[in-house]
Amino acid sequence: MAEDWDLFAVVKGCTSAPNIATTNIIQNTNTTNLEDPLACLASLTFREEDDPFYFPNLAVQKRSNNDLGEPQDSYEAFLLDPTITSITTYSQGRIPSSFDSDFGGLDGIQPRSPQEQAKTSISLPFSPTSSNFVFGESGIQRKQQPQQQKPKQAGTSSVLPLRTMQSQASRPGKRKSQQKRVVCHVTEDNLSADLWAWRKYGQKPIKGSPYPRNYYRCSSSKGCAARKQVEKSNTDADIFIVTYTGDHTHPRPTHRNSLAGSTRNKVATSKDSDSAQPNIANNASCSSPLSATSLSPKTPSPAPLEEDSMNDNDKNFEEMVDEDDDLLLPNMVMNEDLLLELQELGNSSSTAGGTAAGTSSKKGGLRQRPAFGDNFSSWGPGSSATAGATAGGYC
DNA sequence: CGAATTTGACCAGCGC
DNA sequence: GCGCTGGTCAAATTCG
Repeated sequence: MAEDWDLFAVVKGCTSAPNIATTNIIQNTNTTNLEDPLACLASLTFREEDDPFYFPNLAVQKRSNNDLGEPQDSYEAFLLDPTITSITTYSQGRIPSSFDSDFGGLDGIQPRSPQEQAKTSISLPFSPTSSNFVFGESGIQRKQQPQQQKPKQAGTSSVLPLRTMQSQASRPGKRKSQQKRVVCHVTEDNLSADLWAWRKYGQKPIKGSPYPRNYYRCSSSKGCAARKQVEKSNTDADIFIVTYTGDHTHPRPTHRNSLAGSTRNKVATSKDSDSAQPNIANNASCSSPLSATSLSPKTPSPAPLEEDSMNDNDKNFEEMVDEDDDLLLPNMVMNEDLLLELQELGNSSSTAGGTAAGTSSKKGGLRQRPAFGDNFSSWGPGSSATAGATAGGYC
């Protein structure tokens, strides 16, 4: 069951520095290995807004009309993380549902259909902690699988209309298949590398996967339609499948915890202490390859730092995934050196640092982000979500 | 008391 | 058209 999975498992990854091992980004159609990271960078050209070293804002958010834009914001933080080893995009059409839970392993993703063959794949061939990103438009097509147990029958039965149609009608994204989705396979380390504030609104067992899927919506802004789904890969315990849908309707928080709440972050104080020990707070100390600071376990990661790194990374990634679903990847190799270079460059160049204190600040204290902590904990052995921790810190 | 999480229920989409 | 499944809602519960 999904019970053998607890917050600890999620957080622990953050406590250890991600391997800044060689990361290669290989465009499937054109693989180029550059020896010199700087040369690599030099060879890149960016539009102003895509320039990894350009920080327009920190206050501005909408970069384009690209629907993927926002989701990108959400997941881009994952990018360039050394632990992320694979990026896959689906230019159009559907993301094989196999992604959802039974894709046979990250590294084991194999084209099974024409759709998949259409994808652009960026393999980052290293990886104990591989991750996979899938950008796609349209919904995840449900894959027919042999019937198994049925968690619970829904809907079909005619029950009292407790639910008004309006509520359903107001659902964002009518057709799932038309929604843009960004699927990221990330490691534990990267799970919390997300600046947005997410609030969990549901959890469902997914057929074919021993792990439930958790549903989050952006809590930064009330009307924000951004959604996020997180589930654990059933083939690789270290991988989490994060799917972003919808667009944010507000500026991206520049501070990781700007929106974070203080709530359920019950840290290691509760009964879960055993599994919560490395509570989310540790995330804060998670060392991102680009931002290694000594943070108090309970201190949300400092924005400036993350910004330095985040922006560089983000922008880089943006470069990669811009152009709608088409991957725009610079032919480059991200290796340790490069990452370090980026880090340095970022640190020195971006003062753009922290601005925007996020969009909303909930009541008095900042709540710890609900983002992942709970969902993981909830998947864990009887753990109450409270463990909460949520991905407060930025890894 | 307010906000987040949990959880059962409802509904739409999709495949057969 | 039917049934299954995923996605979302919202009341109840939990927590700071």
